[in-house]
Amino acid sequence: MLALSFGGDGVEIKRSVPRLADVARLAGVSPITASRVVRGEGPIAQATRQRVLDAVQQLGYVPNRAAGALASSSSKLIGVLIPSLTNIVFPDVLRGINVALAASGYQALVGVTEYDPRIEQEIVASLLAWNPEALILTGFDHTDATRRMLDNHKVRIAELMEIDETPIDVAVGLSHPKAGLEIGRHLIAKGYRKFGYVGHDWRADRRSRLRYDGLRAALADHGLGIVAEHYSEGPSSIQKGRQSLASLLEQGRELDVVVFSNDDMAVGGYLHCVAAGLAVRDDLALFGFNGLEIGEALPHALSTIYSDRFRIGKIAAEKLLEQKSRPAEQTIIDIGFVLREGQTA
Amino acid sequence: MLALSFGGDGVEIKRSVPRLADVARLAGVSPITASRVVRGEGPIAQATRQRVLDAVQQLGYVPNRAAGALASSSSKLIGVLIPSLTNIVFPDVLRGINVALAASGYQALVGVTEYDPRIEQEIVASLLAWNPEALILTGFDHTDATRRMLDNHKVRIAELMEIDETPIDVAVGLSHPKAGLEIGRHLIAKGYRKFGYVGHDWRADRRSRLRYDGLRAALADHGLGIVAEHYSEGPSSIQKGRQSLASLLEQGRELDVVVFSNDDMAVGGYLHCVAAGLAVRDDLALFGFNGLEIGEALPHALSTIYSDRFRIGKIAAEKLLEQKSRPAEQTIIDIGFVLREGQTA
DNA sequence: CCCCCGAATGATAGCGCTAACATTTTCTGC
DNA sequence: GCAGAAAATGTTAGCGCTATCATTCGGGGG
Repeated sequence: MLALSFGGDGVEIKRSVPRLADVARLAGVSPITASRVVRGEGPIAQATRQRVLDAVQQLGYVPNRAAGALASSSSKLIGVLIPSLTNIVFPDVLRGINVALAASGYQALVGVTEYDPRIEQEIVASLLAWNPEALILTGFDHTDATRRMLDNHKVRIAELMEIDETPIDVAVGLSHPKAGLEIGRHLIAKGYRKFGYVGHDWRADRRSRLRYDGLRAALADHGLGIVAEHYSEGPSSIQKGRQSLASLLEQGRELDVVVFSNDDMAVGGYLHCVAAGLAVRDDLALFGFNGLEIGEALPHALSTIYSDRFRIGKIAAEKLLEQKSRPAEQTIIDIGFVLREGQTA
Repeated sequence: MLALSFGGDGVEIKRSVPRLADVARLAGVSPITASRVVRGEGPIAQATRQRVLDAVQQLGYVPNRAAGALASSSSKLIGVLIPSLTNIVFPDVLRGINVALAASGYQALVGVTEYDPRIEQEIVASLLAWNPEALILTGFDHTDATRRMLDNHKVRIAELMEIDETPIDVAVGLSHPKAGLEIGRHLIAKGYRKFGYVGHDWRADRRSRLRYDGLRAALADHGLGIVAEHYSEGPSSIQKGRQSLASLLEQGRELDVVVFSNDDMAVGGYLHCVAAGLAVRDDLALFGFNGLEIGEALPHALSTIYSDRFRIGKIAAEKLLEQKSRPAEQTIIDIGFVLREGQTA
């Protein structure tokens, strides 16, 4: 507990936390000068700067950002909304955002929407209350109320992962329909004809739906279709992939390749094949999406599409920091994807 | 853009964002009454409440939390510092924290320390500047300056994952030395005698070091030791586990079991065995730590120790919210662990 | 020696909200 | 119908900082 004395009346008032005024008094300058030193602003004489910094050190002064934010109406906060922490993809995005922000002294205020636009709406409201300089959302699926709030506040907005609609401000991601199309074309070129599909909850993951549509479009171009499908409830997981492939195969349709909604599911499928004694690729080919590390490490590297989630986050954050006010023009940044032919398809 | 008129001079001033005063004026009440309605505080007549809420709705009012935080010196923010987003364990913890916080309207301010106490120190400083009501740290390894700051501010502190030192306020986690000991005892009881160890960067992950020490203690009790070890640089990963086991076996020492620093590494080791044609358990037994989903899904379920990261986060957040001021007594919450005997050891 | 200019510093007035203490209104019970 | 309590609302005064607009100061040119 620090003891600072105030006034000349000899009474000593104990305060636990020193304020800027205390720093200024100790350094023998006005509060505003101390403020400038702390913020590294304006022309300050070297000697003054040093005295203030010494005072800061001596008192262990930590600025009150709430007061700063109120006075300057700018917060150095960025609101981030991600659908889920269960899916490894989003921590990756978060990591990218974090790297970009940390470099410039910004702080991320994180909320998790559970893929629910109404939860997103609530979180947007509570994040806007902190006057963030930007908001990073996932996807294009927002409630009308959310759109209205974002319109009122004119903070910069990034919408991540997808690029197939017109963003509010900036979109960073990749084209999921195109990715699905690419999967279909690749597999057709490799000679596969009897397609199965294993997916997880679509209400949750709109983007896997877009890939599915792309895949179907590619098949339709060659007069093909998906012969058998199986969906599991809730978020994707290795276990669900394993069980789902088992269920799919029980349907008894003849298949030469199964496309999975993502790598988690596909890895599960792979493990089912191993357990069931199926020769991967020869008996049954498998294809995923995401390019997770686990897929690469499997005895047969998983064929999949790699997307650079880290870069999506990083580029989005960098783009937002470039300019404080929302520009008139929307920007779409396509970070692309890479089809990684492994040994499973 | 909203247009609100002020004063009676007929001049219309355009403001983009309505304030509490605007809400109050529209509802015909004083600002403080509007404030109380918005915060759901104090006794308010039903009719008044409704009028204020209507005004909020009509104006699209979003409270300014910076102002609120300043006036009330309480922020409904919780600072969270985690070492890494690369290791799946920490998003799990974050998820637990988030679930507990979301339920009570708190917001998490997240920082990533990269396992570096000096980065932790910087982040603590910048988080404290927001006047959080609590801080959630990982582990006990803090700089002196960090400890001083935490001391000055008297916010509530949780230190997660470990419980083998005296915490500043609350510790939630499990005993890593004990976990290591348990692994050793289990494997000895199963008849294993020739122990290998595969680890990753210790400077980064202090806790895997503690488990290692526990393991050695268990072995020493039976006059045994670790015959061969291999360490990889940087964070743990499946690929590194795979390569490390290969390197370890190249040393040529006879081994009947290899303990891995965690499940990522152990899964890599498993995949190496599959690729190298080694019979898991009969030729070489494997043991991990964490209890990740992927371990369970392998053709041979990985023998490992399961720790409930989600619960660590959730319980820590709940505990901190229980009481606002730091109690005199420290609390240690042992969430324990479960040894899961799979098919690899 | 004075004027002017840029560098350095300061005084004043809020930012938008809420704590703390009134004050007014509405119920009770008798 | 009235004291007394409780419910409902309002007044005042900041929270700690920074934007804005002065003011002071030193020194080089005329």
